[in-house]
Amino acid sequence: MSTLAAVLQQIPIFAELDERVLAQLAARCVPRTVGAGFTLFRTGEACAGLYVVLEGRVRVFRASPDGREQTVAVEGAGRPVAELPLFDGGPYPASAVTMTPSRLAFLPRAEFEHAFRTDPDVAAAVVRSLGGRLRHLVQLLETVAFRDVAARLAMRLADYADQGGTPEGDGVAFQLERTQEELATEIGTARESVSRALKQLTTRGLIRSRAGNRFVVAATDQLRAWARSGGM
Amino acid sequence: MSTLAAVLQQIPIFAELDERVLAQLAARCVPRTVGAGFTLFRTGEACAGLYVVLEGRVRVFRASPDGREQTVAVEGAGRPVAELPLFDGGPYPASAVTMTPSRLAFLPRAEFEHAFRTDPDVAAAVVRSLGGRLRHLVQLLETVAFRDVAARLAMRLADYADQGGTPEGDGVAFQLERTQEELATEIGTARESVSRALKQLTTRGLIRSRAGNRFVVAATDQLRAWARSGGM
DNA sequence: GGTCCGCCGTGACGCTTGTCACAGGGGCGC
DNA sequence: GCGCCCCTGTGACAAGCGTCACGGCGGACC
Repeated sequence: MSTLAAVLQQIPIFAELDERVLAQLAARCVPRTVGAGFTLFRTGEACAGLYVVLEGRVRVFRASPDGREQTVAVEGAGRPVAELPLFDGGPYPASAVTMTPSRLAFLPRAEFEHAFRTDPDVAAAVVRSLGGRLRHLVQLLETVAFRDVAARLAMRLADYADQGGTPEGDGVAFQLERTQEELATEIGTARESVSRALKQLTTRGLIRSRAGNRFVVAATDQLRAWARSGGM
Repeated sequence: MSTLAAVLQQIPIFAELDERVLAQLAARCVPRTVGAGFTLFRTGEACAGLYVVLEGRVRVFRASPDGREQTVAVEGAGRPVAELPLFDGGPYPASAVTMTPSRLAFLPRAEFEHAFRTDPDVAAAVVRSLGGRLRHLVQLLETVAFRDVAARLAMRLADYADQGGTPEGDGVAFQLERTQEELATEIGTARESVSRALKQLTTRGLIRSRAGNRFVVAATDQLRAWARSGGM
């Protein structure tokens, strides 16, 4: 399991741990390989432990009774999922399903808690991670609360471009590995509205080209500026 | 300043500290007394330290360029404000102003950080506090994303009733110390919509009576059930 | 190659809600 | 008591967006 320990060390939360503790953690991890659409946990369930994504993508979301969904986060390789409820012992505040076939490491709660209590660096890293989520949520809340669909979409595209994009001309190119349906849940709207908003952004020149999954968009600060100013 | 130390000890984050450390912290605190409408900090400013509310109420919010506001939290006596940016060193993610004349304690960042690093109980308490905020935000996000105004209002009233209410008949009575304008920013809508939603809830019997600031509402689980089910 | 199914585009429609405009009313100071 | 200001209620209107419905397209699988 030395591979697993090495992988865990890549993860910010565990980066500072010394090898011995890391190996111990890795030994307690339960590796899981699951297909797409597998439910890790649901809103309200008691929290059993921490998942770490080794490979694939996991979507964390809230569902409304009438079937609509609001995605809270999408976590990829190296990211922890649902570290929050580990601390206060409360239930999961959201549900999580895999979007693609994925490999996950599951760390039982007791193990994680022990690491958190003994190592102040872990504690600091956890707080930083939570802080990042909080920031992100405040941001998301703002956009959902007062931007229209096109603006929210522009911001989202800017995020993708920053994360996984490569410069192309004065813009950025990237692969959007999502259906419009999934995109819609991320920005809190309906599939059809995403389709229309994409068209709108294209005619405004903020999306330069679109071929299948491959997008070329304007510079990300330009996208964000447009979104922030409420569409000129 | 022994009083201040005693007050600090009431606050969950500092509850576990021993007296010596507490006294030291208290000595570094800068007490401030300000009127209503005083701006503590604005979105994007660098974080100087931690505020603790001793008396009064502080509203934390995001503002959009066109003047609308979304309240993220309202903090009362004993609650810390903006503990988030202290850790990652980032800017404030939101703005904060006093809603009423208030007394505050300001704790410079270095002091707080020291307490956090030396005492694992403080770290745990901070994580719990952040966790609570995260939960709250996820909840808020959900309601803003898919409930209509009346449902959001019902949930909000249920919260108030749970916090500051006294049973009355099969319902709960409480004082709502807010204008409709303020209420509107908390649930992400406009003042007029709040007014109409209040009327709607009244005709549906979920608000039993309303005289000035005094509200009598139905049982809180009833309010929440109605809100969750999308208004029958 | 044909069929089926999931994804995408688009039109029509109606509801919610933000906005503007205005009127009533209560508290407070003078 | 008078005037002023802030808060509240309400009507009218338009825009945004969710929903329904349908058609096209492409890939997968037989």
